[in-house]
Amino acid sequence: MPRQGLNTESVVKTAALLVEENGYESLTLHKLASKLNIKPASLYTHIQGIDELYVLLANMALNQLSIMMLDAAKGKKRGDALRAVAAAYCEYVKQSPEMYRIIMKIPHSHSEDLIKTGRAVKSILFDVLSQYTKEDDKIILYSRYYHSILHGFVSLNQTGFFDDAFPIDTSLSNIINNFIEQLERI
Amino acid sequence: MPRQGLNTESVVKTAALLVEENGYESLTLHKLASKLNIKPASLYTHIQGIDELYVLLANMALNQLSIMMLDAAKGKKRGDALRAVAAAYCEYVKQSPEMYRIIMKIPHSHSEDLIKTGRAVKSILFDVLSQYTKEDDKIILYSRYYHSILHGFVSLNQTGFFDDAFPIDTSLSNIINNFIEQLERI
DNA sequence: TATAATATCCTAACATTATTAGGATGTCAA
DNA sequence: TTGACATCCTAATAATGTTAGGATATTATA
Repeated sequence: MPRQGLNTESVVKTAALLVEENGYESLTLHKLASKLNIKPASLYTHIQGIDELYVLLANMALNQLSIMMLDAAKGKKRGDALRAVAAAYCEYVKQSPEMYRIIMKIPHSHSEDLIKTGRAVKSILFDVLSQYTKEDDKIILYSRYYHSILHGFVSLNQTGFFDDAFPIDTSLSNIINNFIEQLERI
Repeated sequence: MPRQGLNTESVVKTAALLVEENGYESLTLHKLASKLNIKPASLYTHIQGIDELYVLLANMALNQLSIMMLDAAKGKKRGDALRAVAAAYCEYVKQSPEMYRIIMKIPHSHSEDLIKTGRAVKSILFDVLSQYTKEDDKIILYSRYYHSILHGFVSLNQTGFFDDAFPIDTSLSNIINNFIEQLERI
């Protein structure tokens, strides 16, 4: 049995590939082990079990999303930042739809890491929206507003609530622009 | 073996109870059969399998939600209707959080019924928002906007994105009122 | 009413899954 | 080189969804 350089991170990365290939519902430890050329029982050297694996996947996904959001926001001001973050958010969901579903599947109460990564996302939104006001209450409020729009839209779209007859991308652009107009009136 | 008056509907209703009791991830055909005093294999008389069961649960949940939304909107105008629908939406999620998660878990492409019930929900939103404009494009746009806010907010809250330090209910009220103000400017 | 057809439920078996226990074999440091 | 540890294994188990085939209750029909 030749040793390979497996560790928790590489296991989770491979799991992420499988998740995007076939949907997260069809991820099994057997398939994951096969892809890694080991036996299912050997996975327990690197992860505690499938529940922890999902937590780790959720955290990886949320982290990737936050990086893309941060990148998009960097150096941009107000509306431009909001449009760029929205575009990055959509891009992530388009590129990793199943990982995005896992983000929403795992309650943050299950993991300290998840809470921390969630805070990173909120911090990005906070920084962008703090360009509109100095009042923390309002910044939080508009962060929640904006975050709700983004998640709500992509999630409803993913589940199939939106009819393709009306263009999806245009709708979100219009919504974000509307939201921005509203902020300009603060 | 005494026959009981089981049918697909009663089986799904019982499944819904179990789903709310212990979370939808822990629903099994064994537990469902136990609650119904039959053996797991006998469930297949009433449902095709666990996948179909989830589709039926999603449809039941979405239907219940749509009824509450319709009830809330009935006889109300514009902002009042939007606030009432939002309250009803939240009430449903508070009362049946696990069923709400199932709504978002099952893609509508899996079932013609789901597409139909989804249309019922959209139709309610369409009717409410048609009080603000006669242009279908705009009605659709603002329906998506409003729907995204509602789903996004309750869903992010469910997953644990929102810090309890800032009051949750107040946030949504403020967001809805902001949205309404915006509509008044059309 | 008797009987045929059907529906409901059963037992038994199976494949798949996650998981644990305990053992073998690499890897690395003293 | 040897001992400690990490990695991976085999084997077994419990839980799950599912199917096949049979028994029994219900309903329709003659």
